[in-house]
Amino acid sequence: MNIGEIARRAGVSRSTVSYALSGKRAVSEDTRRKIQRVIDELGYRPNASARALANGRTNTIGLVFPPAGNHYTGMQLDFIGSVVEAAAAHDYDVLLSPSGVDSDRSFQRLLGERRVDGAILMEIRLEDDRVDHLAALGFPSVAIGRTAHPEGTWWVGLDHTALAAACVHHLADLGHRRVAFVNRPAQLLRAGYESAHRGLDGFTKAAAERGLTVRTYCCGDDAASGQECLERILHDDPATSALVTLNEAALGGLYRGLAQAGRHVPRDFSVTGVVAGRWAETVTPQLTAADVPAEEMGRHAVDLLVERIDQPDAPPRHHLLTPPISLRASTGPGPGTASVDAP
Amino acid sequence: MNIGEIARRAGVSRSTVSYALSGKRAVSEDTRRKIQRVIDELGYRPNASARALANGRTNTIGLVFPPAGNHYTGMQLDFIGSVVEAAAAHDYDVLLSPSGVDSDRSFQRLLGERRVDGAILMEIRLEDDRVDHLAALGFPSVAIGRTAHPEGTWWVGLDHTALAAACVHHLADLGHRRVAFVNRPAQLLRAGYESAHRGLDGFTKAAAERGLTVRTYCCGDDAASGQECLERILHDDPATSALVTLNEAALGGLYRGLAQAGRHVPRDFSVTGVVAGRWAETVTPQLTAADVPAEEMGRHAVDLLVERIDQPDAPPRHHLLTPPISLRASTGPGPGTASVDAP
DNA sequence: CACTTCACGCGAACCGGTTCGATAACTGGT
DNA sequence: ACCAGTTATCGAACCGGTTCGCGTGAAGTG
Repeated sequence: MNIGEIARRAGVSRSTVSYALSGKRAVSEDTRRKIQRVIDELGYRPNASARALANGRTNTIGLVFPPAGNHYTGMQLDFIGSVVEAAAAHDYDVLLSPSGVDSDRSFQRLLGERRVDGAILMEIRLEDDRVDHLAALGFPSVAIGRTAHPEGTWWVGLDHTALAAACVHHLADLGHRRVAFVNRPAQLLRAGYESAHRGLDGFTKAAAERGLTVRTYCCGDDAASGQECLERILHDDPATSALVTLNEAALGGLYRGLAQAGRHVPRDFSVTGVVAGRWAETVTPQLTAADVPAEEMGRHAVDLLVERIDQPDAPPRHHLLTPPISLRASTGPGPGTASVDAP
Repeated sequence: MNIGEIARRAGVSRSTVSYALSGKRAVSEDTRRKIQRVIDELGYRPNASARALANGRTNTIGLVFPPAGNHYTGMQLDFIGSVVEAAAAHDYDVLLSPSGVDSDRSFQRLLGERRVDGAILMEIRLEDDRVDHLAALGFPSVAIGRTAHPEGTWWVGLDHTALAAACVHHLADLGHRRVAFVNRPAQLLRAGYESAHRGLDGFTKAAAERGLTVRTYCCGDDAASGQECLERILHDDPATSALVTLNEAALGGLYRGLAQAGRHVPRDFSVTGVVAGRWAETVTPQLTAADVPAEEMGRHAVDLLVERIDQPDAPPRHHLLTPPISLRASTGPGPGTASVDAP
């Protein structure tokens, strides 16, 4: 069931079979048919490893995703799915690689052993040695998120600064004056995660601009942490009337905390943030939020990566996305605001 | 940066380098050190494709997961994560393969082209041609879920029959008499998805045993469908006082539907089902449910698969898991039940 | 001192493809 | 009838590893 066997049965040489399949040289219609018949009979498919060895291409891209220790968020899931789909459209497979504790090891596997033609990096940090490393090697890669110095690199990212600011403005417009910010876990912030930093930045600046009183919190990636965080918020400043969150996994816990504190959303308290649309619609009331376009990001990332693999000298490209805030049901007028149905 | 280059610089033959690395033949301590030094200097790593070609092993397992058209559930996410992690522990990579519309094509990629040494199949159907196909080929694979005739195949599954029955008994014990069942989408049931069928079965039989009045529903994998499904339930029988669901993605919608119908959980209405623990804790009130042990299943699946790859003649093995119901806050006494705090 | 034994290292063949250069069989022009 | 130019095919080399069989020199033995 290898190319030699096909050649033998079709009465031609191995190279002729190869050319008949690839079409890189002319093969007479006669022999092509003869070869095709044998192939169909035997159900032959060329061996991927041999092909990869011969032409230096594995037709596989690596998806370097955060370690399982972190809880995965719905957004990441959607993203992975769309990457796989987009890759299939380009005839690429996707190899998952955990960038765990021992991120060097899996990196060596992917790149050193040439398992993949390129890589997509998730959960970028502002100073990311992985990005620097790949850039130094000239290895085709696309980052999901941008580092502090993204010039000259390929990436697709969300404008977290602008999104967090948009949330602040939305709340300020509604009359909220005391607003909390619920960030990703402290360890991620310390590690320099891009979304956590830029989001915090955008929030802080916009809040200052609007003269809001704010407090910022880090919160674990799970419901229990969310609930606990909300208790802290109300304890620190009971007059807080709204929050902005980047932490999708904590959302359910935040809502529960509000319910237990007897604050009705959106009458007594407004919630907004940056969350995958599908998950914003899962909670009640549905979350007014900047919907993370995970599918679009996955598609873009693959398109860029494939482009880069095909033309190694192409100039760097990127996509910076700024999805609008989808108005749903979790935000309302702030305290002391004259509202249409007030007496 | 290939093995020949290493050999040249170390002043030995290629085979010696190979043996020094694999340890399959003795190499003197002297030359081993010499070789190692060169390798360290150059950062050499053996090419995975070449190695795979030579020894017929790719050290990669395929994860055949449902098409993106379906919405992914949290359980699937946890599962994928744990598979990747467990595979890494066995020194295997994980290749994702969408078993989309054109499932044949990706199957051919994985198996025909020998990209993987074995495969894990998700979302099994009672009559699953993929399983039959792999069994016929003798290709190492482990199914997540069991077909109608699982004898002689390798699988790890959840006892959906028992779990759904346990939910019914739990509700019946609490005094509920009119109970609804919210299944996965109709198209999946028609397609013969194992969990949908066995769950429905277990529910129906247990309900008959306990003499309950039941209605069963199919529901899309998203919040909007969940809400709509709940409206249908209350419309069809307003006296319904509890539901059992297998549909994790619809859970948020079901809760919303209840809230909008003015039914308080668990006072007026009880909700339970089979859901990944992490997601059961996200909703408010937290869901009393049989927690899907996704991580454990991922680990088991990988362990079985690796075992099967290593010893092709080993007798079939499987794991059938029946996690207990975790009592949380979404179920309470049924209507007409004397309760401690009743007047 | 000749004779086995053993540790060590080498060369060649092989895994299954791709690709280059050469050759042979036709074609058409003069 | 001869030469240039196609067109279709073949053989050999190569990609970068692994593995088998053999040769060599040193150590062990009677």
